[in-house]
Amino acid sequence: MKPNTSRKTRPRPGFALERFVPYRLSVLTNIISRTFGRLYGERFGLGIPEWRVMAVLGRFAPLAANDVCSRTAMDKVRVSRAVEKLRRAGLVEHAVDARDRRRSRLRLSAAGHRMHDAIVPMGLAAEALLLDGLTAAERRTLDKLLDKLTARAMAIAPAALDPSGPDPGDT
Amino acid sequence: MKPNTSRKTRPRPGFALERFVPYRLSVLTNIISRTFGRLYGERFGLGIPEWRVMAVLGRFAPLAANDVCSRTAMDKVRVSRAVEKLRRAGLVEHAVDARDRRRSRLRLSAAGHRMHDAIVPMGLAAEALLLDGLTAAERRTLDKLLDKLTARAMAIAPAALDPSGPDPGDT
DNA sequence: GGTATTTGGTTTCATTTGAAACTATTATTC
DNA sequence: GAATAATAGTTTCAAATGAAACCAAATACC
Repeated sequence: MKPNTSRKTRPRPGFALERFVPYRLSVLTNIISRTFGRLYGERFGLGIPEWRVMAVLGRFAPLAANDVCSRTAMDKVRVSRAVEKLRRAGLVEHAVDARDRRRSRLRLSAAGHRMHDAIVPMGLAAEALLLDGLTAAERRTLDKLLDKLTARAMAIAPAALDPSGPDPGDT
Repeated sequence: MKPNTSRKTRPRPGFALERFVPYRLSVLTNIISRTFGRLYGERFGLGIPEWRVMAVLGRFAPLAANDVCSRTAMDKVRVSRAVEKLRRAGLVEHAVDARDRRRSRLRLSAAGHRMHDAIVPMGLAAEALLLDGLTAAERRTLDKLLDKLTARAMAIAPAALDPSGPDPGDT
């Protein structure tokens, strides 16, 4: 089965990582995440988790941390830490829900709103730049593909992976 | 449980994170990475970095760590650590290039080849499952989109982010 | 009422990660 | 042919991450 043990780097017929969709998605996403993360980080001192929290609070407020979790697709630990950072930076205000004192009521502060409104156009511009070379049809397909693939991936995932899952570790 | 968009939570016109392409890509990729990572991890005790190294070594061998970096789009630290794990597991053999004694010559061991050949069909099956609901046209567009967007993202990235960059820290 | 269970959120701990520093070898320059 | 720069790869250190433990408040159950 191996008559040709050559000295040089022989490309074997087998498996082509560079065509493997999960790999390619990962590479693409990592490049984008680093680029955008640096964008937010350099000019605003925010990481991606913080930016996501600000994004949803800028649109829906007030929210409980829990709602932020579902809307940002981040787990509660990340949300908790991001909120804490934003609070210390004076960008987010935290209050306790009067009806259910476990729940928090999070909203952007005035400074938070100003920063939010400054970041959003930047993000949208960067997104536009990214999508620049795509035809209108390709954009539509991209949109559809993202929805389809995400739904599909969530269906495939062994359910324990679902971040909105029932906190299986908690006693 | 009804979605808590009742009284106070007013959706404002502003920015819709849930439509933002970088965000959606990140969510999709995270789900897939965790699913695949768990797949490899549970049955073979490998993480994604290790699996990637095995994948390229299964196809091109021998490679220097450097070549693995470029082919897997991982930085040298990750590659170094993944190779070390694989060596300890007896899946990868490490030799020194005679012509340039800094360079390594990495290849799969016999056991590594067996594991590689066992994993590949599993990965391909999972990929097929993921792409299951897509039409042939959508698949073609996906393929094109991944290439286009990756090229675009690399072009946009401030160059310092390029993982194949000139090791700016190393003085 | 009182106890058990669930839920919202934080903290702890071990692992992963990457930037920068470091070692060893080769290439360059004078 | 030293001195210097560049390259391959490893190690160190600090930050990010997530699973599980944890605390506090609210519900369910009796």
